[in-house]
Amino acid sequence: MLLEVPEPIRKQVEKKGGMKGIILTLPDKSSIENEALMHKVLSNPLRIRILNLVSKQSLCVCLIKQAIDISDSKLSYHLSILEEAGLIVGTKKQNWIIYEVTHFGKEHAL
Amino acid sequence: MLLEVPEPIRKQVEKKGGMKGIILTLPDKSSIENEALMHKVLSNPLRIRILNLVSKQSLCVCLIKQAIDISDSKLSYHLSILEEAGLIVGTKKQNWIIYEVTHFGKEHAL
DNA sequence: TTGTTATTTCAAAAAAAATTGAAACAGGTG
DNA sequence: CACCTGTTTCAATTTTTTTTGAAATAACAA
Repeated sequence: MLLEVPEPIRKQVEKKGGMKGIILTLPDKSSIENEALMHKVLSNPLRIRILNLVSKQSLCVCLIKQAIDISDSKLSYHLSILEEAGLIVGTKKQNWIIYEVTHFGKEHAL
Repeated sequence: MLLEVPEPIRKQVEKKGGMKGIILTLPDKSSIENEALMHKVLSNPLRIRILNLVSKQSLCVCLIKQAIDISDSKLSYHLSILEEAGLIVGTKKQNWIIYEVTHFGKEHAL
């Protein structure tokens, strides 16, 4: 039996070109995957906090650590995820690495 | 020794009221957690696809399933996460449950 | 050289999220 | 009643993410 569906829905769907027509209007796989990826990066409270902090003020890891109060390796892990996503970037200055928000990151912070 | 930091950073931080001053301007814990939670919900491609689909057209589970092509229980699992987040809502009509996007969900879809 | 600071990397363990398949349930129909 | 259909729930498993602590690295200072 060919998939029964509620009548009003059937009609609405028909008007939009059937399920195929509707499906055609959806974003394609890779743009959905990119969107999901960005949400994944921002799905952790620590990372949001770090991104917010760094977008208020570029900081060395040691000052970020002081503000966020987590272990070095944990901080480094989250910084690397933010950096890989292109939201922040770290550059070596003398003894320190200064992380700052990128243009792209600014759109997402706050 | 009291935490050495790069001199230019130290000065910029000083101008903003020190680390304490900067930290005070950050969103509070619970609003950050809420934000993270919403990103977590949208961090899965299947869920984004379902949300997009349902916001084009309210649909019964059986038609969503046809469009997305995953198992019943998997679909149900993701629907429940979207619903719990307030992005979609399912209401029983006769034999079927019709899911539709909420006002809140519309802001996030696409 | 030895030591020290700032930061990352790595492997192991722990925690969280997603998938699976079977079972349950509710509302109809024969 | 026995049987579908549409959908959810549950427990077990798998996969992914996060946390931990130790070790590595790089640069510089004694």
